[in-house]
Amino acid sequence: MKRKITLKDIARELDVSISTVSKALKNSEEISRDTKEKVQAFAKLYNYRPNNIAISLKNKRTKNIGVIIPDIVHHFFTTVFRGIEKFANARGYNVIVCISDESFDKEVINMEMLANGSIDGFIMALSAGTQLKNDYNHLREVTDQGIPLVLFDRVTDEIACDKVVINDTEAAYMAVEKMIKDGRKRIALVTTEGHFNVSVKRAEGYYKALKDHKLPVDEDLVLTLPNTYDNEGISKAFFEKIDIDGVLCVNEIYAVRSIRHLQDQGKKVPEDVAVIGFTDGILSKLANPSLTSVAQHGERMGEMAAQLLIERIEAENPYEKDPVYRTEVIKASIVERESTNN
Amino acid sequence: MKRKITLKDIARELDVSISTVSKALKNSEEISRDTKEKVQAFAKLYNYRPNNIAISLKNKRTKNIGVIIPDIVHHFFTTVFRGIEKFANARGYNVIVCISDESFDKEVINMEMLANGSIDGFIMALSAGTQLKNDYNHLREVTDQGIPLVLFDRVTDEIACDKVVINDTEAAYMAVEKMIKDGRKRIALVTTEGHFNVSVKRAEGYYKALKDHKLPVDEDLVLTLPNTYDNEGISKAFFEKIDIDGVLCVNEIYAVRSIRHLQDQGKKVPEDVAVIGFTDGILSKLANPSLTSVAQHGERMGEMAAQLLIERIEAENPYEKDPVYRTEVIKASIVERESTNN
DNA sequence: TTGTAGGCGTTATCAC
DNA sequence: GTGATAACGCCTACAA
Repeated sequence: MKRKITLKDIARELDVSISTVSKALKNSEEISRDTKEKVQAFAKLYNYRPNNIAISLKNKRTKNIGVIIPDIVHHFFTTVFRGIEKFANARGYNVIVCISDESFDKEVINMEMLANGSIDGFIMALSAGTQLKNDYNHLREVTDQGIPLVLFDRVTDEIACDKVVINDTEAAYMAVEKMIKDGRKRIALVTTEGHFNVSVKRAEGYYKALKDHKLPVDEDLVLTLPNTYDNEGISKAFFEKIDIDGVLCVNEIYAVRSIRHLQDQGKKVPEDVAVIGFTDGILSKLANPSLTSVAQHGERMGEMAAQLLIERIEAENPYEKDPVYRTEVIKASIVERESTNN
Repeated sequence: MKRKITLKDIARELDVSISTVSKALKNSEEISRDTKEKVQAFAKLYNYRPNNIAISLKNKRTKNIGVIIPDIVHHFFTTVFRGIEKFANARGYNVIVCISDESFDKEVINMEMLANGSIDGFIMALSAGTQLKNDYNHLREVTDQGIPLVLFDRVTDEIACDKVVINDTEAAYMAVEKMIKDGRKRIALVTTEGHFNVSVKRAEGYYKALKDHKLPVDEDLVLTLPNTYDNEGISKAFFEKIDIDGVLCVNEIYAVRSIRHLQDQGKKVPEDVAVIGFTDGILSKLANPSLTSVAQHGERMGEMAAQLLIERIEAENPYEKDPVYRTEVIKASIVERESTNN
């Protein structure tokens, strides 16, 4: 087994000092041609690589980014993560991921674990538990320490930091408006319980579109699903007792399930009922009929978040008193497929 | 801004030595009650936390695990990752993820980046590029250095290390056998190009099941798709020119698309043609008809991989000459849904 | 041109 | 009981 070699090892073998080796490997002008060649050859032969940890300790820079997301099995978070990883990697950063599992406690524990030197900054989307509890002290502690933080998607006004969001309200508005322009009059909304700010914003867009187009708001057409796995019965019952010609769903899972419920009732999509979902993922593409969907451009969101974070990390003066924080808005777009008229 | 506090800071403030502080915080018997209380109170007040990096340098243990996977947007890898993260986190480890993007070069770069002290061990699935190139020197280098490595799913016999796989051949066999027992006689196979060992193994199971049940093997019924995104035209054409009553697909995307192709031709699933896919993900559940699928139990696979790795990392004697490496087989199971008779 | 010394933050050993 | 010292691996200002 070839153990990892250190500067000290090289110095001992070549009978020079550690600092000479260090300088020689950096091609310093101070060192003679001869010594440099000797050291570099030796280093190459034994495949010397500086120890990241030692460098981190010295520089107080880890080149690691901490990402805390509620869930990785959800397509949206996966794509955002992809964007983060891509951008970060290209800039020489590694990504440490923790899943909060929608739990406040796990979010706190994970943040504390990483905040003690393991990372240079955080990118995160708030867990459901945190939003419910409305407690952001763990975030504040991190920012107070001068650790850069970027929030995306599930953000809060309570914390001053860089943010990346999508124009949820507008996107929902556009989606509903599209259906209205296609002649739909009774449009339902399938959403989740309200502590997710994104759901709230999307609902806002839904209501606003109806009002702007002088359509009545009927609360019977709004289904708020609990955040559990087995809520399929609820949505099935919902669709059985309402009469609609359009649905907006806040994610693609609900949308695909809605299509199924409608088809089971003998209704045709899109002829009888149009369906639009959020999250333009694989489900949307492969559904039958394929799903018209609001693309959230998760990957771009992730890249943007990583960019904001790295800029902040590498800023000349990271500890200025009143930094100007940015909130970038990623514009959602509607991808038209078979579940609506086109 | 409250900067992070160190042992030195506490020592200076309380006018004691650094080592006294260190011991006091560890509740050492050597230190007097008084001093301990004083130090601990101060540390608590200023929210002292030891610096992870310094501890890593000292202990030569980072408590980080490196995970290198070809892709995170694929459901299977996502679930495996979930399992890894869960297990690792419970044991106090953090997970650093790199995406190789199916590229040999990225895989190599990422491994080198992490191998220089950033992690205590690797969990990985080989990229397509690596399997194609059949070059495993970067893995060998890592194991030669005594860094524990666990391969999962996409493994190779070239490297001696712990492995976690599923019984692909058997699973495919079972799936085909099920269709045969349901009276299907002309069963197609939709697979990917052969450098993925999993595809090869699944194909083996397919052929073996046909042979064991005395059904003729017809190569016209086997479609090998290139690993590109726009191979949909190819599969469409394939289904138009063959006459079948069953299909086995090596992933759920192909399976859902096959259903669609068949339906477009006016065929009914499962009445006219049965369809079984691999990867029991969200697509399988939400497809219409829902998809009978081979569940790979990715999360369990991830947990197992993490367990093997951590055991190896924490082993008494990590550098023994001839360790006995284990290969754990996760048993796949068939989840029956609407796309086959039941 | 090369080497010494100090420091990054922590811990462990040993001396006082 | 407490503190000085060395070490983990690297870097760099300064001395020789």
